[in-house]
Amino acid sequence: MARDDVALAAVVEQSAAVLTAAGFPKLPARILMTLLVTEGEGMTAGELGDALNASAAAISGAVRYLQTVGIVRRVAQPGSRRDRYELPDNAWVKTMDAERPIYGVLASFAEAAVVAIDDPTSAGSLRSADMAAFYRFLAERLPQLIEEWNELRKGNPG
Amino acid sequence: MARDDVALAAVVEQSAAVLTAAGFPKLPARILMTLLVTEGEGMTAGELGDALNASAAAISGAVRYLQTVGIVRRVAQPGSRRDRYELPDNAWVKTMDAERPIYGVLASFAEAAVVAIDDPTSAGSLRSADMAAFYRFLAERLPQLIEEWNELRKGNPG
DNA sequence: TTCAATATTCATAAATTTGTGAAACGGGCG
DNA sequence: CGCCCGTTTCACAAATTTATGAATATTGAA
Repeated sequence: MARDDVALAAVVEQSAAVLTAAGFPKLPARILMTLLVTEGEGMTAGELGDALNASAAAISGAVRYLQTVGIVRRVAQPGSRRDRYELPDNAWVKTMDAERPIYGVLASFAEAAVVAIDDPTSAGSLRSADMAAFYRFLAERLPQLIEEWNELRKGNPG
Repeated sequence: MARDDVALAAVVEQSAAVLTAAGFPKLPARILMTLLVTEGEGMTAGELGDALNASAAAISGAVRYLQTVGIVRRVAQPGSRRDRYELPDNAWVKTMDAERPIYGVLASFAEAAVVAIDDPTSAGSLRSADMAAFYRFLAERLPQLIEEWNELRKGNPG
């Protein structure tokens, strides 16, 4: 019951720092974590600005980014234009590279390198083929892993 | 036999761009791809600088980074100071987040949030618990996936 | 329709990241 | 022992990213 807001602020900022180090933009990461630990279902842009000491413009840009990658959902509030931003159930899955086509793209580039080298026995060709195989493996397996997670969640709902 | 250097240069730059978009530093990504497609076993710092039009200083910093994350290996050349940089067999595995403790760290932060909220039925606590569960899942399963890949390689070497 | 409140856009400022050149360093060879 | 080549370090410059403030647009209510 004793909601420890100091500890929560630390979790928000430290987790956001980790996500940022992993290539995630900073303010979006902080928003993501803030929406995670909030009491209610979601927060308005103004509330996010207050909580994070960020300008309305910065919040606007960051939530636009989060929406395009599917990490937040904008929910209209009946009879008000203060829309609320909420995390969908699968927000964390969306933060994963697995959701993006990048592994397949890299595999294709590596295959293009094999073709360009045109000497299957050369060291460069062998390395490229190895890269292609690895990313093909990931492009196939990671979606399976996510599917496995979704099945698990279905079994143990929230 | 007709090694198509123009096509290879395109593969190098485009793949590096994809890696960069995924949060990988730019020059290290270009070096990684250049070492991938080179004819021989590796390249010297000078050769990399020529190939990529980068200063010796930039190459020095980038290979230092790549070495610390285990993506390149420095091989001394007997009787010369021109060390050679080579990709180890598992270079691609090393580029993966799975190699880093970040998922476990994020899971721990999420668990800290659950404790700080101290009300297991609240929306914030439930969301935090869900985040924790997801990252715990990844922290366990991704290393298994990498292990699976290593086994596959052992079966189909080269 | 007009007012009040909120959200978005755009140009710009601040901060961070990335790469350069010059100088210092260090190992190999005469 | 001392010179030479290549590498690394350091301070600085360029480029990119990120956030701001002011102006503009949009919506709900009177």
